[in-house]
Amino acid sequence: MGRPPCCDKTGVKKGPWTPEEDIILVSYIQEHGPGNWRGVPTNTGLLRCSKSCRLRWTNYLRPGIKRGNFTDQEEKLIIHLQALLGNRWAAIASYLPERTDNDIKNYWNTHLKKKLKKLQNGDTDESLSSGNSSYQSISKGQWERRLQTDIHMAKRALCEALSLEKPCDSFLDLKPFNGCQSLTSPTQTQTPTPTPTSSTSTCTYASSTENISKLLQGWMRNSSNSSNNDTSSSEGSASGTTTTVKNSNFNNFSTLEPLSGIQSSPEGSDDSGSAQQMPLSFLETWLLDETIEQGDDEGLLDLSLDDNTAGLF
DNA sequence: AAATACTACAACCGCCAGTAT
DNA sequence: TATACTGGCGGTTGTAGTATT
Repeated sequence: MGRPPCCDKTGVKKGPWTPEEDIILVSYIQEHGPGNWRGVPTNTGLLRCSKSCRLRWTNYLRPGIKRGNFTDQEEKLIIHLQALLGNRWAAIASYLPERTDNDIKNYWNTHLKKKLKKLQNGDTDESLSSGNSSYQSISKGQWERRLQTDIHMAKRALCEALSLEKPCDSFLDLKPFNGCQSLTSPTQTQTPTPTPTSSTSTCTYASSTENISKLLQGWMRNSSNSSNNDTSSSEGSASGTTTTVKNSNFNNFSTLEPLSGIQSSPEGSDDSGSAQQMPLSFLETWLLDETIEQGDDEGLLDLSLDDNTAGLF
């Protein structure tokens, strides 16, 4: 009773996705919500492996993804986070909800790595290089920081799990830069209020072809109009009261809310999250404050994370 | 204009952790 | 408790597009 492969290798199509396949996949997810990827190929007739379907959705078709044109702010954030977390792209991507881990990874490998190398060889632009060069080698301090980060993330996950109605998302919920809410992981923040704003105009709906882009944008609009219906259908299938998180997130695709910039918003200090908002602000400040970058990175990093983990609980 | 080199990024592969049975 | 299975992650590759010679 060996483990069967996730997909039948012989009957599986590989390579770039066609617009038609995208349409089929999106249509299916529109109806059933993301998740249960195993059933996607069989239910849709797509000759793709379930993994491929999931990847296509999360990295490409999922609404709220911003593609290309990384801003300086994003760039610096990635550099700092990479120095802090290492090549844990999913964790880094959680700080940039509009970006996929794959996107960040590619950007790092194609742009930032070279940029930093260049800077290190020539005249060093401290604002960029200091964030990385200090951490190329795994030091004891870095391991400690990574461990602290792991502990913190575990705590956060536990916190979310224990308080579904009031997810403690404040720490990691660094707001996207351009007011485009997106989904990151099923465990992340949900926006309960349906606000079908001009999401299709403010969010770049990822697609390789204009056709599929237009089609999907049309779906976004339709979806937002009929979000209640869709909600009832998809949540209904999730048996009413106990809505699956994935479906909830899916329903939020049409409720993309404009968010504030990355600078922490004052309203984040509401009573429920004030205790946790403080370290967030601290981290944000550190991540984005170029003056700090000029200083002693090691010490500051330790300080920031110590404050983070200490202040969170 | 053609050939070659380079770049960017979508997609695949293999491994691992978590969950269900 | 052990095993099977799924989904997620990070590393790597393939290829289309672009720049250079």
